[in-house]
Amino acid sequence: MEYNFKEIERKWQQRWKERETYKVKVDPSRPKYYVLDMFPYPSGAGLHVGHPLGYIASDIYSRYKRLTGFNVLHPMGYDAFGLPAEQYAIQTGQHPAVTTERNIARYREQLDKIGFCFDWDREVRTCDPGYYKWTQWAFLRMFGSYYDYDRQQARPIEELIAKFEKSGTEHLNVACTTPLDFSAAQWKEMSEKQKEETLQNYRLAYRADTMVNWCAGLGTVLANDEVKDGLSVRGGYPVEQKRMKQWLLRVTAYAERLLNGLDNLEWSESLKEIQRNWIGKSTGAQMFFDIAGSPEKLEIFTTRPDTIFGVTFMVIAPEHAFTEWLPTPEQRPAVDAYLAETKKRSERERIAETHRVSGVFTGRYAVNPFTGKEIPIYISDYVLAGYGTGAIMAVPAHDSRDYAFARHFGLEIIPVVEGGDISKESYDAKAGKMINSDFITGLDVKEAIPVMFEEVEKRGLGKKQINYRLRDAIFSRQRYWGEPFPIYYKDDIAYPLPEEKLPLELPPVADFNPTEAGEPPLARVKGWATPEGYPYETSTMPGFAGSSAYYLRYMDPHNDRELVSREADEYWRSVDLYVGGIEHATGHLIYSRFWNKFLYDLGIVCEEEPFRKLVNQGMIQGRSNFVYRIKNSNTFVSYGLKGNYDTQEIHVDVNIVRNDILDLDAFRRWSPDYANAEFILEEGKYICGWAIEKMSKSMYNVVNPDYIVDNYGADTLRMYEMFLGPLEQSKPWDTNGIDGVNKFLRRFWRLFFDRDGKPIVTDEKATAAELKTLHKTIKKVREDIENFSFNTAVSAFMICLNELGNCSKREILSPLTVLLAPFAPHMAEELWETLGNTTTVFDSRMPDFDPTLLVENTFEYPVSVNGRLRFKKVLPLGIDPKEVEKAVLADESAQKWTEGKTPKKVVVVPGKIVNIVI
RNA sequence: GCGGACAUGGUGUAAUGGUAGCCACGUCAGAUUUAGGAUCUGAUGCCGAAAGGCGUGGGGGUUCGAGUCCCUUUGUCCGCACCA
Repeated sequence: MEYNFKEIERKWQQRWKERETYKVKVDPSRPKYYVLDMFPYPSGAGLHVGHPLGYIASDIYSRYKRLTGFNVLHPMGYDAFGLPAEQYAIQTGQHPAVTTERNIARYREQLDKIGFCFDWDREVRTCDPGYYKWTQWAFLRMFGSYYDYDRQQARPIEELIAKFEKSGTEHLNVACTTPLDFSAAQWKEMSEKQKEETLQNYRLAYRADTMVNWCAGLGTVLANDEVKDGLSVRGGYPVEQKRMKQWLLRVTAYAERLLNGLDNLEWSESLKEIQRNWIGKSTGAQMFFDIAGSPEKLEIFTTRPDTIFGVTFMVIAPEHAFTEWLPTPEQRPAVDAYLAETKKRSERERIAETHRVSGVFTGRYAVNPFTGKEIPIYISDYVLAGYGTGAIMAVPAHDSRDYAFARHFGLEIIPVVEGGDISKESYDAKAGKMINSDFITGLDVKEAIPVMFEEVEKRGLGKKQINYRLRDAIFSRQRYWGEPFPIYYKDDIAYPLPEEKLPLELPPVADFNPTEAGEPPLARVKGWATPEGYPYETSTMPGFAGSSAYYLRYMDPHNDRELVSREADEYWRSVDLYVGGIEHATGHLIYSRFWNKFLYDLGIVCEEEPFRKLVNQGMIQGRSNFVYRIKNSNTFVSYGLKGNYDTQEIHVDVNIVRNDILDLDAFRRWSPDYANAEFILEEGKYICGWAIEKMSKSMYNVVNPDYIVDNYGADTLRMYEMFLGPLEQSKPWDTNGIDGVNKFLRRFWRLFFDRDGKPIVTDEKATAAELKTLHKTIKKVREDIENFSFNTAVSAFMICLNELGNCSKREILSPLTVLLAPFAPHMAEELWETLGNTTTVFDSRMPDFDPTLLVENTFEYPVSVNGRLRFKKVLPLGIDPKEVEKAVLADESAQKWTEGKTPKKVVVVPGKIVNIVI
């Protein structure tokens, strides 16, 4: 009987369900292991073969860990709030809850076919009120907290209020939007509204009037990680900067901890580097420059205080507060014209015209505190309002942007670091000897910087300062399909809903359309207010809200009193292995770490970092096929002959192409346009061209996992996805190679059964060679799984089978079945049962290898002469290198290759090689 | 511009500094079969009839020995980007 995967897979998926094989409980008697996949957003398109790649890898690892004695938590759920469902609702009028439910059902069906060991009893959905209750709850806790830099943790806002009452802002060292200065008496005199506005300056979740990324196309604001090149990541609509009142999370308070925490994580260096860049820490100096004829001082931030003697002008951002009063009356009209012009330019234009130099002179001068020289102050949009103080000291000799500006406006350029030629371009060096720099002349840049830090502080010009590129996360979206804020307003003061009122459920609406003005759908809901009639916040939370702490909820998903119980949290602690795409590097993976650190500060969770080890699976790309139509005809010419004609390249569905050979009849059926297509063949075949592209419907290169499961089985799909290449690497899907792993599984099956389906496993004793093959494979496969090198593990199985021939001995096949179980669980279960076992294969243990079986007695030394391999010499292992040398030189092959000369040198690497130099 | 990763047959890839190309796909040949998108066997980096030579993007270095380490250069991909 042939391997009937359909029947076997159905049977075992059914049994696993009935027996609750994958149900996990807290079990202090066993070590735990938590394997997590980034949960999917259930889109309407369903899964393609790329989506399960990471799930398969984590499933193999989970099963492996279970087989080595761990109590493995491996849950799955859905990130179900979000824009696509809402966009779909706008187009079709179907409620997002309905389409989401339908998409989830489809996802589940597809996932189930692949045979994952998820504990579905722990499923979470971010759009479920029982789930988002805890998202809202965490938000309330952030609203009720501030960040104390001295204690390096979040604290209840009540402590801050008590402090204000006692001593105002004296000696305050806390995270805030803008530094404030008031006394206890002043605090007490404030109205309730003023007090609340003041507190918003400190809360970890706060409302502020800030510049935000406004996307009119989506009718909502977006976080920085949701915008790329001035366009929304979703949909690609233009994004502009707009001042709006928004909710934000004070992620910046945790910048230093988010940065330092990376050091102890087992994440790829590249991912850590992305996060480090995103946080963007830079150490520099804050400095105050006097302004000629004014008591005001201009505050700037610089990382290069050593170049102070090269400062020849100052630049402030167009949004800088000084633009209101600084310009002289003569310059006022020019300044106003410039400010109006920059305001008109969209963010996209600014990005596109990065190197266009523009600016205007204010007519005023600052004083270089070290030289006493007066230097002009300019306004230019190359200085960003949002970074540092929105003002810079310009050193044209050593900064390319300052250089371009100086050249454009004919400003002085003074070199202060030796080595560059500043006649054509700036010399942006971070090393070299200082020149033209008074008391630091002659020092190296690296020595000069700390000297200047000290000097700046000594002279009272400013102090050392650390800046981050990271911004607070904009937390409101003017959309419907998200978590409502548990906030209501009274006299425009925001009040938190009491925790016992949670969840605040999303009300039904009929019209999902956003408005260009930014009026959210909830604003049109009658009665969207507390029972007393106070209106609720009408925006909703962004996509990352629900995904920020979902890994905690899996630990204790049915608990309606706590986010996670202490018992569950202390047992499962944090995610040991997290598998997912790198695209979340600056979004979810930052927010989650922030969220978790906040909960850690509050004592809700016991681990500060949520994801100990993280593996980024690569993207599966599509492999597109092309046909070549002769222009203005319905004749298609084969790939090799297309050069002879004027052709047009057309994507063709990869599912009607095999090994790049087109199925002509299927092609004629594919589209009515091609029903009468004619072909010019080569060697009787139509060969298609191909290219690697993104897997997408429009390229006709989407391969559905259902199709693979139906035709080859889930076990083949699982093994083939792993066999494609290293997990972390992006690679194209090519169904052509799948026969290799399918053949392997069928051959393995035939070791257990004859043609008639009769079991043929014997109790005959295994030979030494068979045992050696078995143990070599066990060693290799186990090491490969530990190293996430699943592709080479699959190869190891194939090599094993090639070496075993047709060995049907229980002594060999029984451990091999267990070893194979993580990869091909359905087949392994069936064969395990065939071997007479009554329990599931996953209740047994991974076989250990016997190192004594792998010891070699002899070694075939490769012998090279002058670095070139010439012959081999078999010698006993472990003999003295001198003996090896003697034996090799005595060999007649050595005589031949050395032509009888006495070697200058003989290098013997025991167990490796012998090299003779003549 | 800054930062990171990568470069090996027709294809996917494999190689603790030690016989480059394991394992597969594809291709070719053979066996078996009414038939094959089945099964089995063999060949398959390039040049060469062979002996042999040449081969891991290019150039250089360290080493008895380099795909692997170092320098340099080219190309591809990714991240950030007027961040002072």
